[in-house]
Amino acid sequence: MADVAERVGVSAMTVSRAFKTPDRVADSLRERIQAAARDLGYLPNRAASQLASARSMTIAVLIPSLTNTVFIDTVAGIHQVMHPEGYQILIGVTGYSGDGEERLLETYLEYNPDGLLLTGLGHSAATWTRLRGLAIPTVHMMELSDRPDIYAVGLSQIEGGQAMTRRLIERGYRRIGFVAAQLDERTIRRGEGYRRAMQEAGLYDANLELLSPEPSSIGFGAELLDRMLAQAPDCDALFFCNDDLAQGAIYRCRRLGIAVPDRLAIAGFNDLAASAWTVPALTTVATPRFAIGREAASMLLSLLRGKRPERTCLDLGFTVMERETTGTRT
Amino acid sequence: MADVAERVGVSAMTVSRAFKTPDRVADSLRERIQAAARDLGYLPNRAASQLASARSMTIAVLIPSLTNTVFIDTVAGIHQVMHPEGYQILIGVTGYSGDGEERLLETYLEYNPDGLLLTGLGHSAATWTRLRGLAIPTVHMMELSDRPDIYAVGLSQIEGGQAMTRRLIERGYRRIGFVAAQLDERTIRRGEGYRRAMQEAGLYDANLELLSPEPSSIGFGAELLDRMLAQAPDCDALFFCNDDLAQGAIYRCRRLGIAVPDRLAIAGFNDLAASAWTVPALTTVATPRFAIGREAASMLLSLLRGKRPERTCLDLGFTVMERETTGTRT
DNA sequence: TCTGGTCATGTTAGCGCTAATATGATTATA
DNA sequence: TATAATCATATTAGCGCTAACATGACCAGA
Repeated sequence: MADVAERVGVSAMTVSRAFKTPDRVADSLRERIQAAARDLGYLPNRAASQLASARSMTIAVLIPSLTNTVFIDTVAGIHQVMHPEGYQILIGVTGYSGDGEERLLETYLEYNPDGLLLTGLGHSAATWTRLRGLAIPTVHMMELSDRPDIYAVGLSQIEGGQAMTRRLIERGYRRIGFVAAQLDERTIRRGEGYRRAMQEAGLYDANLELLSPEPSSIGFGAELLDRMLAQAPDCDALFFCNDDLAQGAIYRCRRLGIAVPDRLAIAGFNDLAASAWTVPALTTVATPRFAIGREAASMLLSLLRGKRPERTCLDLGFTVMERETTGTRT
Repeated sequence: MADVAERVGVSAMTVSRAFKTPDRVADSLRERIQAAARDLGYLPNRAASQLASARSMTIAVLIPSLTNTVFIDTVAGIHQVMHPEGYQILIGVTGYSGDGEERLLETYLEYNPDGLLLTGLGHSAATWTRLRGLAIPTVHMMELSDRPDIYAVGLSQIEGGQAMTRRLIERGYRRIGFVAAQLDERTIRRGEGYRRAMQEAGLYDANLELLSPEPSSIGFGAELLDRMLAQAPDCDALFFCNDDLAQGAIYRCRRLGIAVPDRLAIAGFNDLAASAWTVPALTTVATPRFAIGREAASMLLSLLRGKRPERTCLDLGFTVMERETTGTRT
């Protein structure tokens, strides 16, 4: 920077201003500075800028997994909003673990992020304590909170699970199973919604639930279908906690010659890209992941600018997509 | 840091050493320093560390898209190697554009990354020039290079396309179409491989190629299938440039009542997670994306440590996975 | 003509850390 | 016991930038 300043014959401060607050430098001078910077191949040093200004122009995003498209879609939404504003995203991967999140948060705080985007609300006690002591704006994604001191953008996972289950009940299904893997916070809540809907209809039966802590995948969905059919051979519909599992189940039914939805209806959660295209097309709960990322980023941006957002909690809802893997039970 | 030093009664330098080079501080003292740091909630400031040491412990990774799982898998591999070594990854999204990459590279250089991981070799002239002038170790991912001054980890996209096409020819297919979207560097090369194989068998016909610049998706694969059938109704096999398109084609065939592979064989590229599970299961070229990320990161790590890797170019190959969407033409 | 305001630019100091070097204490060797 | 080598810790200076304030030029209005 000093070189550029010398070349143009101004002080370093003026060069700094020419980059950060161009309107506070005379037009002609600014152009000369920019030309000199280009000639010399000068690029500002972010670390120095950060150190001097106490702003990092960086936000830390903590997600459970890099390979689950649900979170990548969210990150893409965040990126879309933050990148044009000059903010850099640091992605931390917690591996669905509270301890992992705790350690990562510590690591990422060393980068002095200006803001924090966290997944879910099920943080460890230590994480919550640390967050409370932090002066960094934080927005929680994917779920809803009624606490006025917490910023959240998401949807009610419980109501999502409940809505899908109710819809299946309306369609005449009675022995509706719930099949879940991974068992993170959101999965548990979808199960809770399922349970409420079944109980309010007087249909609840613990034997219709199959929960596994193993990671979700299409292949594992196929396996869980087998297990569920063994556990509750009389089930007439299966609600999978996510679309990966449900897609695996569809393929497995096809192999086994199980008619979907006539013999067995299948429903998923998330509405992944492939779900509208499988044969039969998957009935699922569409979640606005990309919008969650966008809106969470926008909310964080407001906070970074010192504005209070209108709402502390933004509910982006969900949509039950009835496709071909469910029908009407007569 | 000064607070911690004062509390323990040592100099700031000793606190710094206790964190960065723990073995150069006496055991008991180190423990007291760590205890004091914990008490005071001290976390090192990376920006200051970076400024003072001229090392950012950061590497910039430029990928074309965040939503294409191919690149995310690669990033996951990079992350797996780099995270335990204390390196932070900065992800830049070029949007499949050379200009985008050029601008991003400039932006990311402001962070003074210790290393660079770029996708492909088809960078703009300006990017190549800039890279040459840079003292930052750089590894190119996904493709191969025979230039001794370039580090690359990947596979031969041309040979991948050629191998699959040859296999189809061996299986008796004669009117093999090539269907591509997105038309990035890798797609073009796969097409080149297809063309070589068709030409060497004397089967090449320009009318069997369908290239579209639009982004790939399952839905677009379905549409391209329709277009291809209109363009070359006599085709007996279709080689899609990636699995998204191929999966869309499988579903579309199912809807149209086209027997796969009897009336029409289908092949893809990449071997995405779902491809082994579709019905019929997709014949495709499996690419070691995760390993590419891991190995590229390892190679970069060697370079960062001042070691010359044994090879400048690491070929991780590919595997033709013959599944159910192709058979034998009699 | 003077006063006060506005604007463009300059000066000073310091952000939090670490490289390089200095210092002093301890240990090994002759 | 003297000397050198080794180790643990301290001191100094500076990484590249920007906040805060200072300066001086210019202009409007009385």
